Amino acid sequence: MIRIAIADDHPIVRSGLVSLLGSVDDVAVVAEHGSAEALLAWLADNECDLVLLDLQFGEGRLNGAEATRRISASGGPAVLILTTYATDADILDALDAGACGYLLKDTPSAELERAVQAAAAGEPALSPIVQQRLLRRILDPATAPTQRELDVLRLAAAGRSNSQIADELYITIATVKTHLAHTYAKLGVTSRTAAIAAARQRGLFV
Amino acid sequence: MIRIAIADDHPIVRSGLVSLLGSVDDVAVVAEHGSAEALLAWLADNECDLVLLDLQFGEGRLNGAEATRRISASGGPAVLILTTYATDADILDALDAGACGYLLKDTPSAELERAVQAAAAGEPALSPIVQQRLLRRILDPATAPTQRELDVLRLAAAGRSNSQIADELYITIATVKTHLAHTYAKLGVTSRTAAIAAARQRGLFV
DNA sequence: TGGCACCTCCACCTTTCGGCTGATGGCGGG
DNA sequence: CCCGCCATCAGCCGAAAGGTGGAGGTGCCA
Repeated sequence: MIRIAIADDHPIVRSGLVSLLGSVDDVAVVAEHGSAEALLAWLADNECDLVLLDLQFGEGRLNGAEATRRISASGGPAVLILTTYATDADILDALDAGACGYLLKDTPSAELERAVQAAAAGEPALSPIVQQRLLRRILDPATAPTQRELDVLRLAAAGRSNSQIADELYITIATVKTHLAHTYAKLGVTSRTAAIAAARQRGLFV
Repeated sequence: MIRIAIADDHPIVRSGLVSLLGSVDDVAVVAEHGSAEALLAWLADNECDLVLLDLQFGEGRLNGAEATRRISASGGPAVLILTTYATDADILDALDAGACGYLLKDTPSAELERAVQAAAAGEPALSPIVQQRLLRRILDPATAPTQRELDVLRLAAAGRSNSQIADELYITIATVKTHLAHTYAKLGVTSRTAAIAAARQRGLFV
C-alpha cells in the first residue's frame, strides 16, 4: 500500500487527486494540505511513502522546490512534483532539490497512476514534455545561455535598460551588452525583445 | 436540482469538480467532457442548467470563449468560466461571448458552490480578482491602451521590430511608433521592453 | 454641429541598442 | 601547462527606437 500525502493550494486539484487516486488499488491518500508549510509540519510527526507537491503556492508562501529540498534533506519520502507549467528553470530547480518526478496537471489519469507507482518504487517519473525539455538541454547545450547571461536577460525582460541592468548587477554597460549579444547568438535572434520572446517561449524563465 | 455539464481538458480538474460538486445538495453533474467540441456535441441533444467551462484547451482545439459564444447564440444554458489565469483580454472576451461568470481554479470550494448557485439563478458570479480587474478598467480607463495599440504592443512583445510590425499591420513605421508611444504613456514607462513587461504584468495579453 | 477619441501619417532630433573587434583575468580539463 | 569557456571591460559605428510637435480623416454622440 502506497501512502500518499498531497500538498496543493487549489481545492479543486486536491479533490481531483483524492478522487482519482482513491479508486486505485494499493494507493491511499493519507493527508491533504493546502500549503507546503502545512505539509512539512505534518511530515514532522507522520509517515508516508510519497508526496505529491505543487510548485507554486500563493504569494509569500514556501514554494514547492524549497519544500522538496527540505524533505529530501531530512530523509523524507519521495517527492513527485505536480504543477501546471514546465519551464526549464522550474524543472531543473525541482529535480536538483531532490524531486524524483515532474508531472503536469493535464496528465491523463492512467499516466498519473503509473507515475505514482513508479515514484513510490524509487524510479523517476517525468512527463513527456519534461523529458523532451531535458533531452533538448542535453543534446543542444549550445543553445543554452549561461546563468549570468540569463540574469541579464531576465532583467531586460523586466523592462530594464542596459544601464539599469549594469547598475543592478554592478557591472558596466559593456558587459551587459556582451552578455545580451551572446544570448542573441544562442537564441538565434537579433534584438532584445526577440530574445525575450524566444527565452519565454523556450521556458528559460517564467 | 441544478444540472451541470463540465468541460475541461485536465482529468484532475474534472475529477475534482465532480467530487466537490457531487457532495452539494441540489446539484448534479450530468456530463463531463475533455474538450469544448465534445461538450457542444453533447448539448446538441441533451439539456442542463449550467456549463462549467475551461478557457484553454489543447493546441488547435476550440477554445472556451468561442464555445461560450456558440452556446449563448443557440440559447443554451448559462456558462460559468473556470480557468487558471485571468488576463483582461480573456475576461472581457469570455464575458462578451455571453459567460455569466468567471472563476479561477484556485477558488475555495465554498465559493465555488456559491458561484454555481448564483450562476444557475442567472446572477453574475465573478472571482474577486476578476471583479478587481474589471473595476480598475472602469475606474481608470486612461491606463487602458486601445485595441490597435495592443495589437502593436503584442507584436512588439513577440519580438518584432517596428518595421516588421508596420509590414504586418499594413501601416507605416511612424504609426507604429505613435501607437507604441501612446502605450508607453498609458503604462507609465519609457521603453518598449518596459511596456511589454508592464502589459504582461497587468494581464493585457497572455 | 461641434467636440472627442481613435487611427493614421510626417519630420527632426536625441538616446539607446546592436555589431564588430579586441583585450584581460579566472578556472577547469586534457 | 596550455586551451577553452566564462565574465569582465573598451571604443566605434550604424541602425533602431524614443521624444516632440504637429496634421488629416473617421465615426460617435451630445
